[in-house]
Amino acid sequence: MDTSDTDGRAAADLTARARIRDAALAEFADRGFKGATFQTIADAAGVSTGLIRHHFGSKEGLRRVCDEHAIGTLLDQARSSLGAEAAEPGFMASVYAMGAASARYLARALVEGSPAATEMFDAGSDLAEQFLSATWPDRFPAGGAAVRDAAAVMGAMHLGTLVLHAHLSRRMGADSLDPANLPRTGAAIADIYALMGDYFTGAQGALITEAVASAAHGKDEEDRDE
Amino acid sequence: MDTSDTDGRAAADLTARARIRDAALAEFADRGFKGATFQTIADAAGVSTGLIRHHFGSKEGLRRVCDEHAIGTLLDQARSSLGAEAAEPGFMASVYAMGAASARYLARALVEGSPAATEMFDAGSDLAEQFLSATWPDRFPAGGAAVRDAAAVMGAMHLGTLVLHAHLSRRMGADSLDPANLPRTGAAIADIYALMGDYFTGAQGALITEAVASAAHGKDEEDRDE
DNA sequence: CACCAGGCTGAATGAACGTTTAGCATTCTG
DNA sequence: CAGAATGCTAAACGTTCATTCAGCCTGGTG
Repeated sequence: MDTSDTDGRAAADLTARARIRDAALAEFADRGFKGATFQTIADAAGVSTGLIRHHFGSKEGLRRVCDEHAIGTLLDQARSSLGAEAAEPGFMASVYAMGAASARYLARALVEGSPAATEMFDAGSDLAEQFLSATWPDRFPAGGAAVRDAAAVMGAMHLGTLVLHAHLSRRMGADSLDPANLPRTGAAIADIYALMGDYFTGAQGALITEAVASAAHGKDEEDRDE
Repeated sequence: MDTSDTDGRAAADLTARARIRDAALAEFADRGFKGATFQTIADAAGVSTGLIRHHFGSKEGLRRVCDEHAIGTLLDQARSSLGAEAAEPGFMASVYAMGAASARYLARALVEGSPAATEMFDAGSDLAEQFLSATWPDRFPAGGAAVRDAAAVMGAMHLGTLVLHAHLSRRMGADSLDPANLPRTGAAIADIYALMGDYFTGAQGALITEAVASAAHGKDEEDRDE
C-alpha cells in the first residue's frame, strides 16, 4: 500500500506519478472507469499518455492503485482519529475527513464495484454491527440476524450521503463534501435520528412496520413481458 | 412518456422495442451507460443492433427512453398507491414497489446522472420536506434552511439503500430488491430510527453534534500536492 | 568523459464499438 | 393487386481509445 506515512511520502507525492494518480482519482470519480480516458487524465496531470503506461502498466493497473490509495487514506484517517471512537460515528467522521478526492472516488466505486469499495462498506457495516450490539444488547443480540440486517442498512444509509453527494449538494446549495459544510450534514443526521425516533416508537411506527410487511405481497410487478 | 396506462400499453410492451428497452435498462444498470454495448443489449433482447438504431436513433436516445420509462413507472406506482400517503414513507414504498428493473436502472442513474434520477431525488426530498415540516412544525419551520438540509439528507439516506443494493444484498445474504425481502429492510430502518432516537436525544447526541462541528476544523486534507 | 538507467514524450497500431447504409420481408392501404 | 410503410437484418464505415513502440533527455556513476 503506497499510502504509508513513511519518510518519503510527502516528497514522493509531488512526483508525476502522484499527479497522475490524483488526476485519475478525479476522472474516475467524475466519469467512471470506462468514461475516463488516458488523454484526459494525462492532460490533467500535465504528462503524456505514455507515462501512465510507464508507471501503472494499464488502465486496470491505474485503477488498482487508485483503489489502494483511497482505502489506505481512509484507514489511515480512521487510525489517526484515536482508535477509541472507532465505533460507527467515528467511521463516518473518517469518511468525511479523508479528503474529497478519495471520498469522491470511493463514492463512485461503491456503485461500479471495486475491492476498496467492498472493504469500505464492510468496515462500516462491521462497526455498525458492533455499535448496535454493544449499545442495545437485548434488542440486537450479537451475531444475530437482526443486527446484521440493521447494520447493513445503517451502513447503506450513512454512505448514501457520500454516494449521493452530487444530489445532496444540489439540494443544499453547497458542496456537501466541503469540510466547511460538514456540520450541516451532521446536524441534519442528528435532527433526523432524534425526531424520527419519536415517530417510530409511537403508534406510527407499528403502522409503518405493518405496512412494509404487507407491501411485500401487494406489489405488482408491472411490465413482465418477454 | 411511454409509460401511460393507455389502451395499447400491455400489448405494445410485448414488442421487440420493449424487449430492447428492458434489456437496456438491465445493461445500463449493470455496466453503466458507457459500459453497456449495443451488441450485448441486442443479444439480450434477441434482435440485431440495427434494430436498436431503428427504434431509438442512437445510444443517447435509448438512454432517454429508459430514463423516461423508469421515472414514469415510479410516478405511476406512486399515484396508484392511493395518493393519501404520498408523504415520505409512501415515497420509499413506491420506489421499492416499482419493480427491480427500473429501480436498478435509477440506482445507477443517481450516480451517473440523468434527468430522471434528479427528478427522483428531488421528489423524495420534497416529500421529506413536507413530511418533516408537517410533523414537527416548531423544529422544522416550513421553507427554512433546517428542513431543506434535513430533507435532502433524509432523501440521500433512504435512497442509499437503493443505490447500494449490491452491497446491502451481499451483507444480508439475499437480494435486497426482491420484494420477498423488503420486510427485512423495512424492519431494519424502523429499528434503527426507533433506537437511534434514544441515542441522539440523550447525552450522546449533544456530544456527537459537537464533535461533528469541531471536526470541520480539525480536518487535515493530506495530499495537497500539485 | 563515457555510459547507462529511469523518467518521459509522441506517434503508430489495432481493437472495440457507435453509427451508417443497403436491402429483405411482412403488413397495411387504396 | 400494386405499392408504400414498417419491422428487421447484416455488413461496412469511421471514430475513439487503450496499448505498444522507438527513442529523447537528464542525472548519476565508473
